[in-house]
Amino acid sequence: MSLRHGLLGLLAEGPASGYDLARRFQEGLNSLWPAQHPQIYSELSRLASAGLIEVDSHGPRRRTAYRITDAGLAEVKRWLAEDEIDYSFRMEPLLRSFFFWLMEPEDLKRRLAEEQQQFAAYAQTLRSFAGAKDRGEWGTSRRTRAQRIAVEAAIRVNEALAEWARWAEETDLMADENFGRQPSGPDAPPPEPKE
Amino acid sequence: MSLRHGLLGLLAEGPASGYDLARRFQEGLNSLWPAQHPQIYSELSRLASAGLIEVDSHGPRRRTAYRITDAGLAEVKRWLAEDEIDYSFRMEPLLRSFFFWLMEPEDLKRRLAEEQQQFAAYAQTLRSFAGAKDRGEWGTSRRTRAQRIAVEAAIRVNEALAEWARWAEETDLMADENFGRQPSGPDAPPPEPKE
DNA sequence: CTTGCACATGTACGGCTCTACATGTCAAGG
DNA sequence: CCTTGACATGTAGAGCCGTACATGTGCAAG
Repeated sequence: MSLRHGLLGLLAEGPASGYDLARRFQEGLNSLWPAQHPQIYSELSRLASAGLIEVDSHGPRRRTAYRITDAGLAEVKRWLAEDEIDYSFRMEPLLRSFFFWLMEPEDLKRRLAEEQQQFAAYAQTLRSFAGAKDRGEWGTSRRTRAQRIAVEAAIRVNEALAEWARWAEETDLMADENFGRQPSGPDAPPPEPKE
Repeated sequence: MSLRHGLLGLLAEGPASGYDLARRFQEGLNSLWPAQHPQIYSELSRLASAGLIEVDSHGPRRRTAYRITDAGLAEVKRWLAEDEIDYSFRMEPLLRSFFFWLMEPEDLKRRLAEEQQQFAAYAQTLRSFAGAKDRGEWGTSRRTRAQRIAVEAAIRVNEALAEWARWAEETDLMADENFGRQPSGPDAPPPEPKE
């Protein structure tokens, strides 16, 4: 449901082709909502059938630009005002971390160092991107400033996770003198698993 | 691909039924990787056909517990050691924020306050959950400690976003004296959209 | 004893998303 | 002139995910 509204939101800025939109998703928006081009093209067709967008112009190389309709603009605003928000998220590295106890301490340490580096590097990339906005290189419209705020969210999430990976690596929670030998003592059973 | 390994990881702790696993995903793991029961049951069938898990026992009410096989354990460890990690994530509230410029300032302010509250509340919930682990109520095995680290990641992400929402609300980036009137001045065109 | 609730497992279907494949166009450089 | 590469758009198919629907069981309270 979100890609649909993401496309509408981008088209609210002005007409664009599927190729343009795919590029925008690839660049700044990729950190907020990854999307590949096949999905974008098919979604555009659906939006056009629904009357939320319409063909704006044709260009060279079969280029087809779309324009948002009044209905489309109303729809994206409705979406933004909606009360029901899905706060859930999925991140594979976090799921993995739930099972870190299955890894050898050395491998784990290496892995955490690597993840820390990855998160920090990505945050850095986004931050320099945001820096360009802060220097006003893209203007200071309300739109630009809103997008700067969105990028800030992605930056902060990545920074938080870089910090987390460092913390996880440095805390001695994982250094288990008994690793590989029998359990060090009586351990409470897992909370759920009965049977 | 990840649910598969998540289930294997949980079964590495010991035998469990689909119902048990659905419960665990619902509870602590829900913040890391949401999953509904239909998906879990069908994935279990697939894992069993693949020989990564096998039926451990039958109980009342058609209860069927599974046990991880050696092949399954090897597979989950392979997954954990894998180099290719997908660092992407999707979060609807963040995508929305990219389009905040389409909202009325007042609605936006209200929205940000609400989001700040939601993120903070969820972080709080997870933190009290983690507190139980910290007090050793569930033992201090390597497994428990690893899971504590995983929960910490979710906590930090939510705290970071609560902070972000507060920052976004307080910064006057959104307070636009010109909202509703014509643009305040020449604005650079969007970076991408040619045409 | 019966009623309700938590337990326990599934099917069906539709929508979302990704990878791989396929096709053709225009511009620039050699 | 020919080749390369960026432009531009799609189809096919498979897998993942969520909602809704469906079914039956054991236990405990009244």
